Amino acid sequence: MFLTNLSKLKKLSVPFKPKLSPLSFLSTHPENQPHQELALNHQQQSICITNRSYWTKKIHDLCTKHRNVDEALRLLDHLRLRGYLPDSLNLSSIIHGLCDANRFNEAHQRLIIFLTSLCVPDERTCNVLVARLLHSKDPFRTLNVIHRLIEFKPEFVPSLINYNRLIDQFCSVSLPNVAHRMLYDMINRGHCPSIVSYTTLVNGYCKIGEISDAYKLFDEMPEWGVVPNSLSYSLLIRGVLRKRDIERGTELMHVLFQRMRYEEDQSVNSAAFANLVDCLCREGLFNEVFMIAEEMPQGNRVNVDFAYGHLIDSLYTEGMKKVLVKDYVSKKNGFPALSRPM
DNA sequence: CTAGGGTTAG
Repeated sequence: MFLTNLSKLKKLSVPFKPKLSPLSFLSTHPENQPHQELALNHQQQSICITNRSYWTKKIHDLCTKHRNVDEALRLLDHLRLRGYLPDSLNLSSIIHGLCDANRFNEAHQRLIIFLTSLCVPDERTCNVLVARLLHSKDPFRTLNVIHRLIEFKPEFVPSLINYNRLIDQFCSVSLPNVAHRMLYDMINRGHCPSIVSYTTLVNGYCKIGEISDAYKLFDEMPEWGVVPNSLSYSLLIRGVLRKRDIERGTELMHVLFQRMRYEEDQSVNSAAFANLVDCLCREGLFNEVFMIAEEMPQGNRVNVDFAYGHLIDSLYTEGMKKVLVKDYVSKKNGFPALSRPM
């Protein structure tokens, strides 16, 4: 024990030695300076704080090239004490740096701090920053930032895609009601919801079993000139089948295959087809799957290789699950495990 | 050549 601890100590003490050496303080070569001392660099002390482009680049380089946001923040604090007012470029560098380092809580917090010191970026930058904050998958926090942005910049309108991503994130934490409010928010701020907005919400309600709310959305879509696409139907079917409403599910399958016929976006058809096959397999409705495999009701609206590939894939995956469950149940009941051929 | 910068449903 002692020996190992001692040897650990010895090993640990080695890298610290050079730093403790008084000689290191004599070094004036910038490359020999540890990062922590950059803010106090003598050469930089003499650079005027009005040289904004110099400091902006410095802060940006610290956040990107050196991946050292903390040093950038320290430098910014230092400059602020000398009367420098951070601008939206500095703000942008810092927020991007924090997001790159996966420090999303700080990124949200820091953006609000910048706002309260009246550093408010332009519309485009606001949307770029919101887009980055959305990677945190913390919709409440990001929504709070959006509210603060609007507070300081009343004309700010989050982009349609940012709204849609926010809707998706509220749905994925099982809060489609909150997501639905986002839809009305975006309408109030002048957006026309897109098919992505509505399909996301349909899926959100289906995931928590609120099928009737999902249905209501199909009535609401035309008010905004939105036409449900094959993926919208496919996701609704998933919700309906999960409720074991086979009759309504098969009914909707016909609607889906009709809709596929005039779907312009082939990738939407592929996604809709894949989702349908997946949930049919998961629900054990193999007859329907075999019907699809034989009759191919999607015709040439889905790439044939993709369709067969996905059918085989889903059947195989579900089949393996069944085998595993069977194996588990038989073991549990005391049956000997399957003997393997030598 | 005035800095930099994100993109959704499955």
